[in-house]
Amino acid sequence: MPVNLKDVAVSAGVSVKTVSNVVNDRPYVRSDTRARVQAVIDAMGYRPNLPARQLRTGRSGLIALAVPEIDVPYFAELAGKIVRAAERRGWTVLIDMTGGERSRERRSAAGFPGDLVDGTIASPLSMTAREVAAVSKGHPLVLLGEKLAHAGSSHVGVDSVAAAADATRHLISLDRRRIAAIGAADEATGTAALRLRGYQQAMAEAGRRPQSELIGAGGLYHREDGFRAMNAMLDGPVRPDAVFCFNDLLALGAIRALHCHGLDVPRDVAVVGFDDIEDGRYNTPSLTTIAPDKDALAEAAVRLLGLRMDGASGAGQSEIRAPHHLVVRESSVAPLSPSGRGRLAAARLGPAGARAGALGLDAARAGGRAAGNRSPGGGADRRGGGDR
Amino acid sequence: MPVNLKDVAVSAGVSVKTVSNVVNDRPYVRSDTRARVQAVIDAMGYRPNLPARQLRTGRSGLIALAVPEIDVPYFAELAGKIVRAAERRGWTVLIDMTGGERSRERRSAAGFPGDLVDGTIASPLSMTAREVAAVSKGHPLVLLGEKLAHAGSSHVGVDSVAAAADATRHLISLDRRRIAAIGAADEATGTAALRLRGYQQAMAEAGRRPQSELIGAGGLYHREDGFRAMNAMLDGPVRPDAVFCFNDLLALGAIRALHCHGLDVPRDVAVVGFDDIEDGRYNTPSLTTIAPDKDALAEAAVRLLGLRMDGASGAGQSEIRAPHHLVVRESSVAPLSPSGRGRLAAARLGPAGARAGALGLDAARAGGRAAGNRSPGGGADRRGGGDR
DNA sequence: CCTCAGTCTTACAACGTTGCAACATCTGGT
DNA sequence: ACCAGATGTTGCAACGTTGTAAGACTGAGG
Repeated sequence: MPVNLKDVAVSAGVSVKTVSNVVNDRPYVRSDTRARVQAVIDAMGYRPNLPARQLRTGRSGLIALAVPEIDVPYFAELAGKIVRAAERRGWTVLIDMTGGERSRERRSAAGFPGDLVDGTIASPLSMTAREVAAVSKGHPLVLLGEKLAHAGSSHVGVDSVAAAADATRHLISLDRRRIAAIGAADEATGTAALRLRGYQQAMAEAGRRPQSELIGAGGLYHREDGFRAMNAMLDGPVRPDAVFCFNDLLALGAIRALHCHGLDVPRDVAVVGFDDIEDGRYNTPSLTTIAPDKDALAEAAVRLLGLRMDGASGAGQSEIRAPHHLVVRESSVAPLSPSGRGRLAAARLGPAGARAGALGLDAARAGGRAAGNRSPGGGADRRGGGDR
Repeated sequence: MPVNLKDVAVSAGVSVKTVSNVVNDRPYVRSDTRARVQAVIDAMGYRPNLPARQLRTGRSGLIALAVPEIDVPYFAELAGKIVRAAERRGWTVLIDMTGGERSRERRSAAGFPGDLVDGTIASPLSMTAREVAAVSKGHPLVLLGEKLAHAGSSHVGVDSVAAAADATRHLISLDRRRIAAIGAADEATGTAALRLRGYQQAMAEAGRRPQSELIGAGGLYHREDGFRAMNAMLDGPVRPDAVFCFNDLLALGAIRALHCHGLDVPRDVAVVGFDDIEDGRYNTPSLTTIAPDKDALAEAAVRLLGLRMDGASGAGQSEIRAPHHLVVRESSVAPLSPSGRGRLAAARLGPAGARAGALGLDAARAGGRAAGNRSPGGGADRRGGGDR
């Protein structure tokens, strides 16, 4: 059933190689021959056999994107952007869901079973630096997220420490006294550790001493974990009046828990997240968050991978820091309500989503503007596509 | 650098074919030979070359999943489940994001460039039945979502008409008088049309005449579209007291718009969605929705694809309807608040998420239970994995 | 008419794997 | 001792493609 070069060649009365040359747009094919062959190709519906081509050339035109969970919004959004960026370079992206399992991460990082892909962009959860280093010689690899110390590989991410400090400073600037953090983990390295460090730095800087009762675990960084951690904290001895959650899902879970306790966000407790996923923009209250420049992350990852694939594999260690900024919305700054009606007035204002510096002062203005043009999200990009 | 069968064979002092037999777990290899060869394989780090294997056998062990947008929660959740279901059968899933573009959908459906994948599960947006039919002979294909009339292909989905009718009946049972629908589209077929039909059927059944002012467009089915449609409707002549949105994102956008108008959900306007994405479970108010059995959908899609791949490709048209049920939460049923504090009392109850029939009556009970054990979601499954 | 360069086309051999059929070696029954 | 069958092992060819080098046409210059 499938048509191959030979079939076309016979039918067009030329050699197999000439057809191949036409398909690959090689020079030294007379234009009338080219036209004739092309006509036959179209007529017979010939399509090149990728495995055979790859066997011969060693290149597949595919790259892998390995993420722990595709159904986590942050990864889903990033994946979408990476697919689009890769497409601009003519590559097809094969998305692999590793579930954070080491063996699957290794498989992806090493280029899938048998060098199926030409390169890999991975966001490793459980791979060690040693494994990454071992695997990455011989296969182009770009790491997404936190840098693994001295893995000798390319790496793209935001400055988690600085970003976490920005988030914390924002809460400090709002005169919150008991600022909690949710998302801590046991490891001494990785996302959790870095964001915790940023939080602690900002606190120290302001002369605040973090209380251990106000540091909650992050679990798997899902909504559920934020919900649980917040509940646990509210049952504890110290009630926080602000929470910095290490990602947006945790924050959304935490907000839900606060509601269940009858607490108002942001009046009783201000909440800040991290990632700027779309859910946060439409939540009520909309979520103040650290917005990594995901477009920049995606573009950089793909570009870096391209370099790795072209140059000698020993292109050395390179690192790109994508910018981030604080987006202030309703969950941290109560809009200026001239009188009563707290929550509803806030809601009516529409989700404020201005690009404010580290200070939350612009938020009220931005809120007013949002109310005017009825934009729910604010401050962030839109995207095409559809559902079903 | 890469080790191949021949290298192993030479090193182990056997023929290439014997090594191949060991790798593929074939019988008729003496156990000591097997052990020796295996040792060499491990020592040399041999890994089979997939393209070559595929060239020879015609099978890659890969299947494609083609969805319009991976960053839409419904697809992301479904993709996760499909990946896990395929894994149980030893297949690797290549996720392709088509953006709803016809050419990319065709490419995926036809098995990617050159039969890279053994089969495809696709959720087509713009492919016509004719194209599907043309492509699907010669390549195993399972369609996800609404059935394309007479495309002669396998198909897996929920009964959209019945489900939409269930949702609408729920609103009718709550004694809502002006029930709106958001998510309509111009096409006479597809998801939008079927859900609209279900809505209309349920209305007619109850002796209600739908008003055209209460039918809103769905656009791309994103939050933004729901936000806009709801705003437009609220600016119109008839203010609805209930809205059935054709997916959850529309519903979340609509709820946000209602808040911005100072309207209370569910007191002033009850809202029902469709898809049961996780966001809806943690939203405030949590979202009443139609929950398709996504596990069943994923499992059925993979199983059906397996049949298509094994049997003759002309396995004929088969169709699987996955079950669905209504999940009643806060956005449609105000919890029994003994006195005042409407919203807050509702929030304190925790998101009710009981599996109720078509009637909303069980919801209050369920809410009480949820408050007890502090489960925010309710009624739905949990999942492993992590963020970063 | 021959040569030579330039342009176009072709045959052949690989890429790494596995199906096939042939061969080799054992075991146990006559 | 011989054979039949079961059990292991092997060489060859093929999957569809492209790089290489060699071949076959052109037309211009000798």
